Amino acid sequence: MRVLKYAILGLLDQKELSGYDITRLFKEEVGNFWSAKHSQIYPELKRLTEEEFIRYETVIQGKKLEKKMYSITEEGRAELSKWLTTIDPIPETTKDEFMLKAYFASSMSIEELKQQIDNQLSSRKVKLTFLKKRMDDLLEQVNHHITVSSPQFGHYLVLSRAQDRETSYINWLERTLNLIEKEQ
Amino acid sequence: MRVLKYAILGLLDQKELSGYDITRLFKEEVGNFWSAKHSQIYPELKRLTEEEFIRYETVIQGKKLEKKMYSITEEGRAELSKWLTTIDPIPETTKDEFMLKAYFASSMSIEELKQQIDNQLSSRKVKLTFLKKRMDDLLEQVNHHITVSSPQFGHYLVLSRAQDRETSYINWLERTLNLIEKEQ
DNA sequence: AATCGCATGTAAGGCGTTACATGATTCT
DNA sequence: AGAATCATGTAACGCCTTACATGCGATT
Repeated sequence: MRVLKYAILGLLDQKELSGYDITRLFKEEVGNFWSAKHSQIYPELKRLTEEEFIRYETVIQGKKLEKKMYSITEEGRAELSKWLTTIDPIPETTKDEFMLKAYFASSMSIEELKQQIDNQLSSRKVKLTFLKKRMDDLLEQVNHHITVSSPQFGHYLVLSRAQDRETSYINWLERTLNLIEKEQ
Repeated sequence: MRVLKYAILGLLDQKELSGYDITRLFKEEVGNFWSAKHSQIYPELKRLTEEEFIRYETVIQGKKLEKKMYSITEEGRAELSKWLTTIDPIPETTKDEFMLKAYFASSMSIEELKQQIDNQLSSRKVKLTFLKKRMDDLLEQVNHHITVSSPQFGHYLVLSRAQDRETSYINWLERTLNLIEKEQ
């Protein structure tokens, strides 16, 4: 259903961006929930331009380095709005390779299982620390007062959800580790 | 990295299954974290057979309906074990189309945003109720005493994680809805 | 002058979904 | 008799990643 199309339209509805800018954004906050590589982004930008949902202006950076600054058109805004108001069912599967391994616990030794959980736990703790730092920065930017109408509200939503997601995962991992260790 | 290959090997390490059985399993517990359609499963079974990680026996169901019962080979078990002990970094992106929409909150009216959150909330509550019922059934099966060595341990892990995942999502949705409603 | 970041593209191949296609068996 | 479920496959198409490919600009 071409989610990347809407991701790009949404980003361009906030401000003008180059393909390179979009690539960078997918490595930041929004990248917790959606991302794409530059090799997918450039063809999609070309296609959206042909479809007239976006257009670009060529800008010279320095002496001759050209970059294309894309902006959304009225048709693009209408298309974005259609997607934003669509109600979709929640997905039945959210793929998680680690949980697939966990499902096969009976094919592992207890030591192997503990190793997997330990590693997952420490990786996710690192990630949570990083997310908290990001959130601190954001809250400082808005003087600790975020509102729906703040331009940073979208950032706040993804950061708070990402934090919750990691916190919930970490709690489950710790509970599971206790369950395994108590039994031996 | 051919995760479906390992999903199939893991399932066949528990018991013999037909392609149809595997398709059904992906609609149950494990389907919360991994799944595939039959159109992907049958070619993968064929490929794994050629690679000699699995083999099959043709069984006649009724009078002439043939089904292929697959089982894992020693090489298959070794291959599965290699994957199960591999430590992977946590993925930077876990795609979630709803959260992508949330990131674009500033392109929506407050009413549209509330509609989206309301709907997500009720869908996820339905799902959580369903997961709790599944967990009750499982706990009854094992007389309310689950251990690492129980054959159902993998089922327990995915069900408890899926419940946590939904609970965390629901809490975030409710907090976010409050945040929006308080401000008006 | 070398390295890193900015900037844009294409090609090949694998993964995944939807649709097409067929037939047997069981249940109501 | 009809519907739902069991059972297996292929084809077309879109999505996504890895690798190939090139060149400018800024910093050290």
